Amino acid sequence: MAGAADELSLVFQALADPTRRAIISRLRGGPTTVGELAEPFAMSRPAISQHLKVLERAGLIERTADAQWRRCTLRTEPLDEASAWVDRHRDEWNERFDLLDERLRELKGQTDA
Amino acid sequence: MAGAADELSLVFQALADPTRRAIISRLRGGPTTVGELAEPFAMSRPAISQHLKVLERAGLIERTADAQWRRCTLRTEPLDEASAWVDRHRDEWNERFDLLDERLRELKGQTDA
DNA sequence: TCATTAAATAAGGAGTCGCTTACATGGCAG
DNA sequence: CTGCCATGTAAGCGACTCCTTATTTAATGA
Repeated sequence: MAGAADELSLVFQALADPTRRAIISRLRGGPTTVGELAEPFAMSRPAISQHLKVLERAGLIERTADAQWRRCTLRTEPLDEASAWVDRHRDEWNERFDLLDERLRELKGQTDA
Repeated sequence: MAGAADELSLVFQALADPTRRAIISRLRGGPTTVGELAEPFAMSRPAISQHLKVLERAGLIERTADAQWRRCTLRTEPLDEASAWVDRHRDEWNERFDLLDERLRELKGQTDA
């Protein structure tokens, strides 16, 4: 995936990993430190840090400093966008009308040549 | 991500690319051949073929042979699963209640469950 | 039969992903 | 200050992604 990916791609990419989805599930219970977050996983702390970076890049979490701890908080706005996209395309009945609009919107984020 | 990724990861991964999302949008208008699909994109046919393979692996399209053409059809079931996951996690009401619960637990100095 | 067309596959290259271990940063308690 | 603690960053490795061009497969129709 190219470096300058659009926002929606970043969100879907962030969701495309079971560890990151588990982190999101966990964060629904409230803000959590990185250590607490890493505890249930059979993987090193740096690996979790890197997953958090992906989630942060997608706007799905916020990290705030609290002494030597980082408190991770879930942000749901990107999930709203993802949900909107999926729901729009899973609806079979309003197909033709927004199809053109849809395509134009999608193609705008693309490399053209 | 190892080769044996779970189904949901495959779907999100397939959606994490603007070209593939545009293909899905296009297929909402009805079954389409690979050539028609490739036409609006500034990229080679094999590249489109490979994108279609990713979509097929995620269960998002079906390809049926029709003479020397392949007719691609959208399947929405995987989108249902993706939508279900996202909606479950973006539900703000649940999140708020869980958050309140979490706060109370913290105030009591209770350590986990 | 043979050339044409539609599409898939092969091979390869630049870049990214997900993990590791090792080291750096920065708050804190003695 | 000094040594812990929670975390982030660096470097490196193997696998994967996304694209390319070249080749292959398969159906068509003269």
